[in-house]
Amino acid sequence: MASPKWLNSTEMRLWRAFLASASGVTTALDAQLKAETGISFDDYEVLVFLSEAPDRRLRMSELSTALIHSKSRLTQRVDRLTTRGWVERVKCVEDARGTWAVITKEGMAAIDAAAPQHLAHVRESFIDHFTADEKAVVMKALERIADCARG
Amino acid sequence: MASPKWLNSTEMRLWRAFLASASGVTTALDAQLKAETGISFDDYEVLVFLSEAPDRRLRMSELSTALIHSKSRLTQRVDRLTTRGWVERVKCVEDARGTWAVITKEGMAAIDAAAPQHLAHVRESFIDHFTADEKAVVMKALERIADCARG
DNA sequence: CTACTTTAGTTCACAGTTGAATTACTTGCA
DNA sequence: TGCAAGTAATTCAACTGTGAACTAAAGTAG
Repeated sequence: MASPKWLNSTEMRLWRAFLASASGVTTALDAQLKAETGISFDDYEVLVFLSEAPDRRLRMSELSTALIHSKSRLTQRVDRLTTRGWVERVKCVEDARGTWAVITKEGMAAIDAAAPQHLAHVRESFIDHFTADEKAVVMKALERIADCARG
Repeated sequence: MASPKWLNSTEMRLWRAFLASASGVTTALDAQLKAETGISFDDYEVLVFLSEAPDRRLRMSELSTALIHSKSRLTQRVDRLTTRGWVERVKCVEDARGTWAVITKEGMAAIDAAAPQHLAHVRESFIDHFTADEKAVVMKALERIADCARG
């Protein structure tokens, strides 16, 4: 499977477009989310993962893996979400080393309120630029890459 | 052009895969680049843009726009690259407010040395996961998105 | 049971980012 | 010419992220 050493023109444009689109879209969405709802994009992602988890809770380590954040970064982010009353820490009974991060009612209310505006911006800056065919193709390719980056 | 308010299943998977792949790939590449060459991914990107620019120089504001970095972030990043001897600041003659960031010989040598290993990892974690057809499709779609995020 | 190794999570010092305020120069317009 | 408005870049304080060291609890093996 010896690939050539350098990238050809299409490959280079693909790589650059990936970096530029990721950086541009997340920067824009973070600014919009902060301006309209006071929630940062990183906070929003934590709340989304917790809100969709069974029992609305995840272990700190599961959450840091899911978000691709370092452990200390997650500790501090959950600290901040806790002081805002959106997340609670609950000691883990099965494993006394562990901690559950649990989203509160207030946290659920915060993402429920933010979601419509946020998703509209996700459409506008990302989803609506794809044709139907492209959506399926790009989804499959990027899922392959994301899976590989984890596993 | 009224798009539906919520994302359907494909759209949600597309969006999540985009975020996860971007985060996973850049985190992995940053770690590899630091470990093997001592250059951070952000520094690498600055050097690449400068090395490809006419006369190996860009105005600070051009560079911050290209990298989608805030002005103050770029000021400080160029400070650090200057103390390492990889970039120089040159006063702009045409516009006395302006400053050129110029990559030095040592800076060119640093990216030339880092590029082969880095590009091998870009292949491994990103490029090699696409079929030839997918490369073209994904490139076009992401370029559209990146262009729109800028313009 | 005891000692060794691994895992979960936090802490802390240092490095990097943000965004508003600031300085200095240019542009446009009367 | 002269002055208001705009632009280029930096500065600074507050905030956030990094990674190594640390605490505490499980697992594992003799």
